Amino acid sequence: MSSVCRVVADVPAIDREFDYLVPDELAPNVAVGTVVRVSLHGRRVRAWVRAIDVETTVASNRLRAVVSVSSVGPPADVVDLCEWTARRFVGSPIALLRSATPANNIAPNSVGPSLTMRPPAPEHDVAGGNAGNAGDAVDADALTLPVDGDCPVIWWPPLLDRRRQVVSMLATDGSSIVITADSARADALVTTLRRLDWPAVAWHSDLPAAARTDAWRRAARGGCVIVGGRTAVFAPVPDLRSAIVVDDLDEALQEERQPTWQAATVLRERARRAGVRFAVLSPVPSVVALTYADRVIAPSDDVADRGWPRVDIVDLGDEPPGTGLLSQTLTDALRHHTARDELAVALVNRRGRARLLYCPTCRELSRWDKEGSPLVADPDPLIAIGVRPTLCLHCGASKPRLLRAGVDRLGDDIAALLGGRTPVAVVDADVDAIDPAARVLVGTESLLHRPEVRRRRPALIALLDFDQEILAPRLRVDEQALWLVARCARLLVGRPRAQSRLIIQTHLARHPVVTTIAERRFVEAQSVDAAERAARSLPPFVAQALLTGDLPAVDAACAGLRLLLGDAVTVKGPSGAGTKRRALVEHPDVDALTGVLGDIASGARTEGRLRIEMDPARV
DNA sequence: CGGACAAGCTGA
DNA sequence: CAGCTTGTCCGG
Repeated sequence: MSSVCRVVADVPAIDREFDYLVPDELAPNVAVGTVVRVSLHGRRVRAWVRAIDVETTVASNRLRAVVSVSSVGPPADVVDLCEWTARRFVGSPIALLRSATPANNIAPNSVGPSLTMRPPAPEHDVAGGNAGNAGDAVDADALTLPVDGDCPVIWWPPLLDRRRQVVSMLATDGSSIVITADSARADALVTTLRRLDWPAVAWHSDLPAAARTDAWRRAARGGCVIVGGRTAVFAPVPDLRSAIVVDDLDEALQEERQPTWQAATVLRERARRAGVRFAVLSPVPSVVALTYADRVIAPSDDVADRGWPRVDIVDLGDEPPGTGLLSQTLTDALRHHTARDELAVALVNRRGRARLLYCPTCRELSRWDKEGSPLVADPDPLIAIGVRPTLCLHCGASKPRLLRAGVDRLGDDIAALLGGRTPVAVVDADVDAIDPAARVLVGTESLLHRPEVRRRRPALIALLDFDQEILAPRLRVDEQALWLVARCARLLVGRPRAQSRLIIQTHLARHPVVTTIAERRFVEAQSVDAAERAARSLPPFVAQALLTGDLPAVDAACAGLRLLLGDAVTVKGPSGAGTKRRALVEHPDVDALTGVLGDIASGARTEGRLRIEMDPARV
């Protein structure tokens, strides 16, 4: 008498579960999460066991048997977490189950015995490597904050070594999961931990399949520290005791494909289910983290000061007319550092649709009113900030122009400024290898991700048009601008603090984001931002979903939401040209919103494509 | 997704 | 009406 199991087929278009008989000879190897082969509608497909010993309602003459067991798979709690993630971010669980499954099949009973954590002796210390900035020795005790609480947020300045901070949060009686989007830093952390005798396991998707499978097998035995990117949240550790997110503002922690799940949100849920600590470590505490944190842990002002490079705020409004983006401070700094043969990086931002306007006559940014938001040329239709002005409020001149120096032009100007002998390289996505002779690199913030830039340790980083960062019509501009500054600052690690410099150029020197950076009041500023968002019922105090796709599908979804959720749902839009549409929907209760969106996504069989992005990062 | 089957089109 | 294409349905 064989039992019946319920499976999820590895076919994204099929969002149903099916029941299969489990032959007695396979039964010992079939558990929740096991990868099996089944025949479905005349073909063999891979599937995950979702439940065992189920009471089926399928007639016995239609019931087929599991063909074979392919591999061990994610433990039951991780399968449940995948299902939760699929519901929370409105999508299929299949992509998530794939992430949770070993890359190559692992035969049942070949994982090996479970292991218990053997934490290293306490005398081991992180010392070695660059534990901070050379010449800025900080007392080791001051570099390790006592961490307590179930859900702490740790604000940690970018120049100070934070590896010991991570180490102090690792569990000594079971496994830990540490996620960070930056794979180079994850690798460095793995190296450090191994040197300290922690059983660290690197977990990221660009490793070869065999290495990923080995990591999976090791994780499944427990007693280890998983360090990796997004998918590490689904590591099969059976004994999770500690969960840590490093740099939760990094956009790479959110999947771009549907479901667009956020690793920090999922790891927090996993930690909650396991009843273990969930900690966030970042140079900019995110508003989201601050809203659920039970405490905020920050170093003393003295230690924090050592953790930031020299920051110069340049008010472009004080510069003589005609200066453009090449202020005197920037010019002097470029000359100073390139004369010493040091690397300088000049960043301009071309991302985002917003284009600031300025008046060519009086050189003022065009404003909606004397206090208010500057105008953008083509605002996002969902958040219409204004229309294109025809007159400058300052001098009455007409024809405002786009404030937008091209990167190529800027490169030429900087080269000319430096007398033509200093090599200047303009770097964009098309440049495969950065000229090693270049002393000044000009490009967008994608430069920050270049390994060559990190390796060459720039001495100067300049954000030439910071206005772009703080005025973009996006909900999370403030914290994204702070996060950009922190990422720039971190690139200056590893050289004497007195010899490294961050220059921020803006027309808006009194903008709150700029003063926050100048005064390093990140925690306070983010708390204020959180309070404002709460008062104005903005995310994360309201759940948001961005619906995009074909016109009928988006319109039908909006109509369905209004019908099922009534007045509690707000729909901004739909907008869009031609056959494409987009709409932003909000509801105070995330479960209600995801529930209805899930029904709409699975129910609507017709009328074109609909993409649902929960908690959209850029709106 | 992809196999099954039904309904529609074509040419002799 | 065989032989082919196109569309819709549904899977245990």
